[in-house]
Amino acid sequence: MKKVVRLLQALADENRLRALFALERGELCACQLVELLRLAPSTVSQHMGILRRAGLVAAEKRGRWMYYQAADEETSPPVGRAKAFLRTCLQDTAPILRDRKRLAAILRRDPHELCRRQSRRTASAGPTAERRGRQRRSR
Amino acid sequence: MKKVVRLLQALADENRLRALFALERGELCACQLVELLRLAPSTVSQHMGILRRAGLVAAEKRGRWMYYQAADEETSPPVGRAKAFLRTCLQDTAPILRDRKRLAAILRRDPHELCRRQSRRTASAGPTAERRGRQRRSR
DNA sequence: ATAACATTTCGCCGATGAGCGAAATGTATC
DNA sequence: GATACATTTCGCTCATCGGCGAAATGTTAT
Repeated sequence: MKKVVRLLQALADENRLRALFALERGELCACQLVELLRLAPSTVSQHMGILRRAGLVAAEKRGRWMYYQAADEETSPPVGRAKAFLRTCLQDTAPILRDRKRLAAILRRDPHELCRRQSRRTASAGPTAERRGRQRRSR
Repeated sequence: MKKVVRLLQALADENRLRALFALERGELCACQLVELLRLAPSTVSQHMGILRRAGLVAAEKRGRWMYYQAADEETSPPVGRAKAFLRTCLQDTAPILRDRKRLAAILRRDPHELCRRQSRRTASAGPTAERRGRQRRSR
């Protein structure tokens, strides 16, 4: 019961659903997910931790890159069924299709370049430059 | 997408899942759900509103009693699939079985008596009697 | 009309969630 | 070993959630 509730809680967030669908196509490294979701690296890390603890995603560290992949659906029936549910409900909906296109473009880029841009994002921003407002949730 | 997220959010709460399973057996009035979940009437009303807005539950007012019933699963594929998912995952797990037993006992009682006890619960409690702590979430 | 009654709405509180930046961690590379 | 680098952990803020009691709503009974 607790486990299923945790699973449902993990799924009850749009950004996490987008991440899950992105991983359907194959494994992705953290910086690629950051680029896709347009969230801070720390935020993406949190989300992936939640998905991992729910058993929806597996992670593997290779060198200093962290690779995430969709969890094996055979090992946990609830996870498999949940994924099937999501596929039938969200496959080919607007936000997912949009992400799929953007992801294709991201995969064509060099991961190193992505990471560099992501660290610049906070480092610079100019001394006197005003911070652009934090991203707010929509719900 | 938004709709599916709202559906998943509605399902991501243990008390709401228990209410859904209770309704699998047939319609229930508000006071019976209050008795089953052991929550304040206002709280149960909130939960049922969330389930209703997610399309999981239908409500019908007859006289001054409000009857809740499981939504028709044919009308909304996502709802039907979600319910199927829940059944395969939670059917015959400990908390659901426990509720089923308790529900049988509740159904044997007079609804009027349930309502009376529920209003007493706040009305009395004694002038000098110390309030027993509010119910805390477990998560 | 009034009273009794079942339920919902409102206003509040403490806990949790999502977001960020800064600091910490771990891993190549020099 | 020191440095650069990718990611995670920590600490914070604001928004949302789950819980309650009190007041409001709508309905039958007197």
